[in-house]
Amino acid sequence: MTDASTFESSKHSVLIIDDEPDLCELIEFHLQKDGFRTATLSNPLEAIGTARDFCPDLIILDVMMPELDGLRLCSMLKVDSKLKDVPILFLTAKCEPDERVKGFERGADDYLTKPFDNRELVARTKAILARTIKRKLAISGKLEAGPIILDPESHEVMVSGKLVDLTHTEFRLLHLMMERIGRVQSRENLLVNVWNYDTDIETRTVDNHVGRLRGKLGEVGDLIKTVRGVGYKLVLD
Amino acid sequence: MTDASTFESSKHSVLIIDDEPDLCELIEFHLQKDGFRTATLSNPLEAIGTARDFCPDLIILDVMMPELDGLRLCSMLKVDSKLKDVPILFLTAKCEPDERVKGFERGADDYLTKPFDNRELVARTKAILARTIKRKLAISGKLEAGPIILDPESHEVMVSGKLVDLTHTEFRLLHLMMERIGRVQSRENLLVNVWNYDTDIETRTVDNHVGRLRGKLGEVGDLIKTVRGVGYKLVLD
DNA sequence: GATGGTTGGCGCAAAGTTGTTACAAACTCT
DNA sequence: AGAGTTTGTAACAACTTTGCGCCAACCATC
Repeated sequence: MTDASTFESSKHSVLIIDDEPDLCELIEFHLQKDGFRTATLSNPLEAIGTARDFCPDLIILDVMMPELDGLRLCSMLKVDSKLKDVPILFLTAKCEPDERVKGFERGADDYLTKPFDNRELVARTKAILARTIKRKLAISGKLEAGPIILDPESHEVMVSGKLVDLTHTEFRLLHLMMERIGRVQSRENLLVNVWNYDTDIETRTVDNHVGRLRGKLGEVGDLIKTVRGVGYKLVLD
Repeated sequence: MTDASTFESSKHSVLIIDDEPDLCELIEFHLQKDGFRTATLSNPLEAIGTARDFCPDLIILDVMMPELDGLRLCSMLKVDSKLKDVPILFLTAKCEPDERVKGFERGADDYLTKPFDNRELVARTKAILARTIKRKLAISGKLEAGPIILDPESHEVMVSGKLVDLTHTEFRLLHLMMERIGRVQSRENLLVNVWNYDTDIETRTVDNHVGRLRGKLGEVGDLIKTVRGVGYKLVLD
């Protein structure tokens, strides 16, 4: 269990396109070690087809390739209806400033200069994915709190990529705490907002539901902290 | 799994154009084994005419042919009013980089490098067809949700390729859920949108219709999930 | 106005959820 | 350390929600 909460569970997929199979394998090795699902491709001409079939979350693309260079391929990817939103990480040979600028202009998300450090490769991969995931979440109205993702529309909660089955009350409780993340919520407050204003319910009932919620969230349940004498709060990490 | 469903039912037809009859037959054999309808053609000069008569869902085209090369033929197909939307899968001899790029530029949908693996041939054929079918569905206003295809115009619903007979209310119910796929719909919401705003109908009636709809959809009915205390939603998988 | 399919409502059984209680454990303060 | 308070949790009974079969009303078609 590393740092980036969002990645732990749901394996993200990366497509690596480089005309040198050896380099592909090397990159693949390091990404797989970090839990990514990968596919490699040494023939850039098959890129569009393979990418559409594999549906990657990220494409790592070598700029310098025979037959079809990375820039051109990038342009092709960016006009493909299914692939245009897939972020692209460019690999550029040494210092080719022009190439990089062109890459950004054509919609690349980041670049890495060969030869590169493996740690940096993984770090950048994660960074790009974190950005795009956050953007996607924000757009779709989902709420995120560390490894917890809550979707009000589909009424689903994912914890570390796994679907967790919550009852309506538990869902609303978590929803409220995620909206007010980090801030303590008194039992009365929770009763008013999660249950409806007609609060003739025992305040101890809240404890019970918090307990059940913690149970269903498993390890992650520890993110719901008890503030003795006051109430509960959801915290990150 | 996912894409396969689209194929089960109606047999798709493939036209194979290669100047070598042996290769034609080989390809034909493998595609037929997988349930495709096929036709072969060794004389590229007859291509347009044959293609118009056969009305294939896909054309497999050899790039290198005497008399009339594949690229030129591709261009001719792409300007033919009846054939311009038929996807094309190119067969290229090993190292012919330029040819392939030109092929993409002229509207080819994918490539396969000779010699190729039979499994890959079939896989790509299916992938291309899945793509074009989805595109066609989108254009024609049909809705798709996993194995369910709903056509608002003809008022028909296909499940895994089989026609399912739904009543008007059931149809509208499914229609709405497919439009709002993945999102929970409350009973009230359903009543307002499926029935007309005159909501003096018991909300329990919704349950009844959902039940009947589930029944008629058979196994696929499980895609309609109950979100206890909230409503119903249609999910994929 | 008969007919056959469709629709909305009712009622019951099954399944799932919830509030309460009771008691143990943890914490606070003297 | 011990009394007093607060919290965690298991158990359970009451309650709510849902699935399903049934029936009467409806409606278009013949």
